Amino acid sequence: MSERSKVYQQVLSEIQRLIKEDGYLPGDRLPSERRLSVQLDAARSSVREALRAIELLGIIETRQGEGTYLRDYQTFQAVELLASFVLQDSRIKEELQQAKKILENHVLSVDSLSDQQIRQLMEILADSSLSTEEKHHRFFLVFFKANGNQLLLRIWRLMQDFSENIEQDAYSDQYYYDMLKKYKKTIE
Amino acid sequence: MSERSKVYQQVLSEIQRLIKEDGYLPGDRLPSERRLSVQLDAARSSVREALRAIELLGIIETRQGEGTYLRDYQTFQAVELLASFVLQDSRIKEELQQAKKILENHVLSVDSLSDQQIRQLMEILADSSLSTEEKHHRFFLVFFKANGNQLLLRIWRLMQDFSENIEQDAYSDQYYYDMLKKYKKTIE
DNA sequence: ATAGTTAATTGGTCTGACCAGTAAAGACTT
DNA sequence: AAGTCTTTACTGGTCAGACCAATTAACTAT
Repeated sequence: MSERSKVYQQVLSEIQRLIKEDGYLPGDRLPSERRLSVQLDAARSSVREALRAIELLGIIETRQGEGTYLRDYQTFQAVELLASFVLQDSRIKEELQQAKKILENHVLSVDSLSDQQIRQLMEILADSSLSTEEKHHRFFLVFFKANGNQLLLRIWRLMQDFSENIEQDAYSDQYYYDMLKKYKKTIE
Repeated sequence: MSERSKVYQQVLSEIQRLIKEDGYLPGDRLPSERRLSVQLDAARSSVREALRAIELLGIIETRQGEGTYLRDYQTFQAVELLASFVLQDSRIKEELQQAKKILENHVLSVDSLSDQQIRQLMEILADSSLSTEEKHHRFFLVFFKANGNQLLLRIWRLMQDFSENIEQDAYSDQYYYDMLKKYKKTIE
């Protein structure tokens, strides 16, 4: 009846509490595994199970010989991890393509681009050494950076990675130029 | 120099590969820890570190005495934990909200809804027993289902789970009704 | 055939050991 | 006194084995 949680889960909560209450910040070093083991009255193996779990989530980072450090979460490692599971079994590749296009269409609707960005775009389109995939990627990368949402960019990149393993998805050259028309006046 | 990855990470890949290639489906039982240990030539503790990590992710489920089961990952247990760390950053919070809205806005633009779907939506909005979060969730769930893209739904759900750990999310009642106006003619 | 008992299997946890890097302390040289 | 080298201590990484707890499978007696 008692929903006794596992030790590693308790350790997880403890670590979470510890980080909050003791005010650990990204970059700080956490107590060593052995110390935590004593401190939390759990075997080192249990402590490790908890640590490995949140390491996988990208919350901490461990360096052998040095210690365990609280990480800067901006890297969105967890997103990548979740994606590896979520995107993987997306049997219907069209769904992935569609989802990707939603994001692309969104960033295309930025209000304005800087002169430099437009120049970048023109260069990309003119570069004949690039494959269509590369072209597509670089083209939209400019827009995603203009948009500024790091999370969005991360998700899009992952979608890009996963869809590359399938087939191409580029549009015709004309498509990209059409996209640019809208901003063209800015440079002429 | 060699970026030797840790054993538990190798085990992680192996398990992932195993799941893919051997065609495990949600509900299936994975090989036991001891068996995996032999099969992957790693200590049981290392296998456990990997299993515990993906258990936290909600990929698998373990029942003592029974075994380890692949589960249908609707419920990412890690979300709450992750959110408590990652969402301390206000920029990430905003990015998440924005990304979620992009998806929501997209599914709102379906061509038409069935009578039944419209009825569902009306009922949801009228149900005063629902919290604003619940209302928001159910409301859009109808649209996502109407859209049909499973991947999109899954991504949105994840984002939704995350943002439930924040406050502010719901719109005013009027917002939802306005959304419905567009389809109103269908039912009258 | 059924119920009850036993054995085998599975996850949960702990202990202790050893390796492999890193950092700190100490000893030595200049 | 400053710098260099060596040793020590500490930290994570990994392994082997043991025992407990819960479930399932096998077996046995009714």
